[in-house]
Amino acid sequence: MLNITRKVEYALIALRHMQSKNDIGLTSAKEIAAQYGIPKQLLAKTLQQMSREGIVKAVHGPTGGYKIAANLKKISLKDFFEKLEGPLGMMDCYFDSECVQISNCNIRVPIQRINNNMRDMFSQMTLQEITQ
Amino acid sequence: MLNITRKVEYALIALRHMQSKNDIGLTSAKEIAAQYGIPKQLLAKTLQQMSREGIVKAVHGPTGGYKIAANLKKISLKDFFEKLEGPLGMMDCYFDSECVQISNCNIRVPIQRINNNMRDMFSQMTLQEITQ
DNA sequence: TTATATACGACAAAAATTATCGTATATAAT
DNA sequence: ATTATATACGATAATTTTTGTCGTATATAA
Repeated sequence: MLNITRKVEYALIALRHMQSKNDIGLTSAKEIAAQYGIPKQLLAKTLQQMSREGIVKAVHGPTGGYKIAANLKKISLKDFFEKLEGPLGMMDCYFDSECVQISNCNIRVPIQRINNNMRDMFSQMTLQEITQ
Repeated sequence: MLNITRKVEYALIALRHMQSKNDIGLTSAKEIAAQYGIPKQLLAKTLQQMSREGIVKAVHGPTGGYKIAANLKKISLKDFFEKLEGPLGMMDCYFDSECVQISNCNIRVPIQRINNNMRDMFSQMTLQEITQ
């Protein structure tokens, strides 16, 4: 319960790996997959997604790869999680509001409160703190 | 990502429902299931688990049911979650230490830090705050 | 004795997650 | 030009987790 996904885990590993190179040069999905024993294709897709989100920059062709493109100090963990996995909450009703039970749900308000706490917490942590 | 389970959700609903009765009388799984549109058997199992954990007390037989047995002010949300769902962390490696990759995992330390933050947060909230 | 409630292991269904496949495109090197 | 290697990405498959059900046993009020 309350786990992050492999996708996010792989993304963090990749970012940290790239950052350890001091933003110099490119890193291929292959290199990271091999070093950390991660499925290459899945990692590649995750890097592609981060590329679309502007977190990394992709370079095609042989000798190509990825490099960090954003200022990780300016991306909160909350934003990062939501870029990769969508809305961040303990229960979907926080966003959906489509719950059939909503009329007699008796824990909606307290759940919202916890959600806000959690979102606050992850808003106050930056990607940089994880990958530095 | 970072969702709680239905089991925990149902447990919270049940506790809040029972508490709204001011700890007077018993409440059957059937009653709660009907009122909130919850699968009865699953709810029953959850109540049974809470009974084993001493959170509620069960009474057999017709006119039987459950009532709150513990002081909810003294049970943190972290303890509650862990009673129902086991160790609370964003990644299993926080507890397992059985991860094959552990030797070259580069995000273990920062992940532990986030985990600790999360556990602290839920340690500071009580069940009472949710169900009152 | 009957009806109704809890107790619980085993099993089944459904959903979400994780991983792979196939194909297309870009580009450096030969 | 051709080749080799990298990213791009939709579709699909495999796996795992979550969610729900079944069957049977036990307790107890009426």
